[in-house]
Amino acid sequence: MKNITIADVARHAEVSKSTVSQYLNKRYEYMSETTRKKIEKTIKELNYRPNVVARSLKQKSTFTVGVIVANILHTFSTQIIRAIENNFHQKGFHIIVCNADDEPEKERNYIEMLMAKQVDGFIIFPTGGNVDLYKEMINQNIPLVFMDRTIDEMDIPTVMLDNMDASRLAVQSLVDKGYKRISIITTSIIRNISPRVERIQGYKKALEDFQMPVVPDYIKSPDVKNLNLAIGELFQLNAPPDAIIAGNDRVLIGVLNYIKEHDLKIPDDIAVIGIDEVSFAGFFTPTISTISQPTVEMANQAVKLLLNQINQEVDLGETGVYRLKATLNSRESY
Amino acid sequence: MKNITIADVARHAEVSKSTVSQYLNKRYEYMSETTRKKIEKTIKELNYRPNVVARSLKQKSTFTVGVIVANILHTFSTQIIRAIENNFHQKGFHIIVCNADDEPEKERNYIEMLMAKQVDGFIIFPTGGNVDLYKEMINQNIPLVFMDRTIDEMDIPTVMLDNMDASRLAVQSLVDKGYKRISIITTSIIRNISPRVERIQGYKKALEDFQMPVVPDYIKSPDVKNLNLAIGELFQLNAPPDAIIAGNDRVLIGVLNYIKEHDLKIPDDIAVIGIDEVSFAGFFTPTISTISQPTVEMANQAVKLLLNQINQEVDLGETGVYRLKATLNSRESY
DNA sequence: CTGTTAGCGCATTCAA
DNA sequence: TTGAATGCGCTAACAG
Repeated sequence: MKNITIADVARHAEVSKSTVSQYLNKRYEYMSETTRKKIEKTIKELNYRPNVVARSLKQKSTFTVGVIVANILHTFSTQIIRAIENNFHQKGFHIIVCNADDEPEKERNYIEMLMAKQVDGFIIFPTGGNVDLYKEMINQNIPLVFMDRTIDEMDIPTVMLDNMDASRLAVQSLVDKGYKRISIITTSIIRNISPRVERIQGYKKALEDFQMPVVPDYIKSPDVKNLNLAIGELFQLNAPPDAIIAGNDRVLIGVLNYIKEHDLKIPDDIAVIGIDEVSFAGFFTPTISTISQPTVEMANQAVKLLLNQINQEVDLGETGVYRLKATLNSRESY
Repeated sequence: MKNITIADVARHAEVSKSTVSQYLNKRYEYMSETTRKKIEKTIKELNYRPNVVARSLKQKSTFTVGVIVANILHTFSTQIIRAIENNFHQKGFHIIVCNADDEPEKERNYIEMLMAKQVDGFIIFPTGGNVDLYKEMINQNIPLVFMDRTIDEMDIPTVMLDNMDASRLAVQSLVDKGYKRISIITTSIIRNISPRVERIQGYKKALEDFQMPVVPDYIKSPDVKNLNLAIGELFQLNAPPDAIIAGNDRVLIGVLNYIKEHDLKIPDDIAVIGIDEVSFAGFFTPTISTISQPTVEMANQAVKLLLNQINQEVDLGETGVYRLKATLNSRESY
């Protein structure tokens, strides 16, 4: 059960290996019509498939890119992955998806393994815990694009949401409806995860712009496992919030769970808006207002930026941070 | 900016390439303590990383497997992918995930590209449209495991849900509560997608076992885009159903959407149960009963079966169909 | 214990 | 137009 190689094809077609190679690379001008047909025929007969690994070794290009997400449990991650895969497929690339699970160790491990596998580039949702490695990648000229999160002092093209604006949208729509005590909940910010920090910043900024007080007690960033506890604290305040902004889909689910458990009414007891679109938003009772990220556009942009680097079209200015705008899906939950 | 190779390490450490190679493969018994240290040191100094592509070419093993899902839009797919990735990561394998989008053409394209990339094996959610290719893969001894769906006349190890039993669970719980006119909706079965067909079979069988009539009008398998229409037809029957079994998560979402639009009450106007767990089941009003698939166990099983093949431990009997049991999550929607 | 050698399958000069 | 030769980076006999 031996693998058939270019040599077998050459022998059967009675030409040389290099001619077959030319054929495979569609350089038909280097051969006669007849030999072309002959090669075509024997390839079919032998059911020959070129060995991409061998080609990659020679050409130093694997047509594979690594995608490392910080945490695949967010629908945002899976949506982006889907869109990225779709994009790359059209360009003839494959992606290897890895889930760092919010652990810098795991992220490092993945990056190193994929570098050893000679992937042509990376799209990373950085955990933020491996700045030295990121720098080393840049030094080695490895194409790299960040997604969703910025890392301070790194000059790497980054595609992310305009988080400040997303928060502003949420606050504004709540204020417009007359809510006065607006709370925001994100998951943990211990490692300075930029979207979370920025969403809180944007929230504060928006409140200030509306001349409303920023109440520290209304800002919660618990660990996922303490989410329920944190929400409980909110409702035990003397002046509990009348509206909650859920910083992402997992928080939103936690909030809705709490609300169900405690038999609260949306929006009378508490108004709710979530950042990130969720499957049930449109048929929940009441329907849930959300702020959605333009995942497809973000993926497109990231893929474009990475391909530019891979193809050495690294124009100047290609290292900026691209912040795309979120959109408000106004429904009944406030 | 030249890549450093094993030769560079050898030169700097003043040993031969093969000794370095031995070191890399942890065959320390073939060298002295001092040379080992020396190699270790220079590898660190040079920041050397072995080129996996070159190794793969030689060893005919890429430590990469292809995972091709029929349609990534099902939560089931993403859950399985997550679990598979996690499993393989522990074994030192990477996975390349591809989305066939229910198109056999795309599936074929992916399989061929990944074969060319010399992946060590495949886990496929088969579209069913490429039986010849599947056979060819077997002929070429390419490790292969099917997931979620069986393909007739193929002797390939397959991991899937016990769909008959899943339907029976749904019907039984509905019957127990006194529902008489039970409907089932799946997405299209034009290409004989086995889980859908089996879920309908199981539904019929269960009804018969309970001595209840099987009403053809209560069985719908529309295209996703005609889902709403099909649900509408159900309610326009003279004797509309009093309960709906949603064949998967997308159908469930469609059903709940319809129910919301038409302001129906669950379970008074219509009882609902879905196959596949959904994020909102526990805090929807009412909470939604579901039948969930043991995704982690299924993934484990599939990975195990594939690794057995890859490691040539293909015992007899390893070609069967493994059907895992679903579990009922009994909540308030019936 | 260590070094030499010969490929893995393909692409690419450079001659013919 | 075609073919022979060389090397990509690594592994694996086989000698020494």
